[in-house]
Amino acid sequence: MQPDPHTPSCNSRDAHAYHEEAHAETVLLEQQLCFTVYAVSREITKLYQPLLKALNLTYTQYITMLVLWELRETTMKALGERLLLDSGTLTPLLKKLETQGLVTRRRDRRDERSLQVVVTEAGLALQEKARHIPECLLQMVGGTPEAADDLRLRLSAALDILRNREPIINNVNDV
Amino acid sequence: MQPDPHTPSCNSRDAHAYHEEAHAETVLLEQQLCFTVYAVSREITKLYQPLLKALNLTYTQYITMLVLWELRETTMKALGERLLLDSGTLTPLLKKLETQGLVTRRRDRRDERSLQVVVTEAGLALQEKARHIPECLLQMVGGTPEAADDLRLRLSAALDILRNREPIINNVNDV
DNA sequence: CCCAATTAAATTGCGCGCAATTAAATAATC
DNA sequence: GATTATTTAATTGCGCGCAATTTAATTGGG
Repeated sequence: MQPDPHTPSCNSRDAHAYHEEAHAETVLLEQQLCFTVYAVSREITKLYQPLLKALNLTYTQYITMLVLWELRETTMKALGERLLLDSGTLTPLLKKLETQGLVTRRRDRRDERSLQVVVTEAGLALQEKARHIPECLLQMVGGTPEAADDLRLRLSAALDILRNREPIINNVNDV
Repeated sequence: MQPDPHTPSCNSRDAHAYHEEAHAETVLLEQQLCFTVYAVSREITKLYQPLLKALNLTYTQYITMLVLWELRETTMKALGERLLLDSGTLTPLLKKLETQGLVTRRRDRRDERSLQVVVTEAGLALQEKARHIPECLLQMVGGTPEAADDLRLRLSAALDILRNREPIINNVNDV
């Protein structure tokens, strides 16, 4: 009993329960968790912008530097796993950071596939200027570290669920 | 002791309190609320993708259609206020939806500056196919509507703070 | 009525994100 | 040791997001 393969089913026995009342009902944007997360993420990035502009960094470049300030030296693969970004995003980004003199890029001699990324002296110097950004952000929104941490822990749990989703539901199509 | 004028200060009397312990300390990516929100947002979008692919919509096109399914007819300005997006994003997006036959675009005769956006029959028909997406998402992550709502309300409060940044401080926790 | 100010969309340019593909190096298998 | 499979980056292409600018229409004040 395979449904139209072009229309993925969510394969839920409970989906039935929703069907009746869902008919002709409107899904409100503001009641969607996804939209709220999406909107919050963009608003936070806008909040960062004036602070990061002083460092001549974008937000993505900034979080990349956060990892580099911590590790001093790493690989693109490790960076990607940490930032949840792939080479399609990181390759041009790291090249940009290299032209700005903040990092160096070179192949690992042990394994020529691997790209080593090392923060430069100028890159380390930038850490000093970035030091107060987290507390500045907190202050800009008027929140407490505790409230931010509480929200972050909840989102962090959600992120784990999103990322470690069981392969059982892996294929959306196979009912 | 005036700091570098090129480095915006967060202008806080309390910032002092952080200064001592922040010295030479590493800011961990995973402890940053901003990064968690950013990562969750992207993971959710990836979760949507297989479902939206069946409708031939991107996530941004989908939330635009959500508003249009609700209002049937609106303006770009109103859409932008609802979605928190500007014409730079919406103009090409709506043109795309128009070429797909889901909406029509025309100037308001009362005010030629305004662009009216109306959902077509084909656009309305698509709502049927999209009806189960929210419940599918919930099921994919194995969460309850209550847990999702709880998280959404907290983020929603955060979003209000981010957008209306008033000196009036609302605590994220007393929603 | 005229002119400046405001408003709404469109345009331009840049930097992501990410799917999909390619290329090269290494590992695994026989 | 040759062949195949896997791993790692780089590349390509597309669709956002958004700052900044431009264009056109409307409004408001004199």
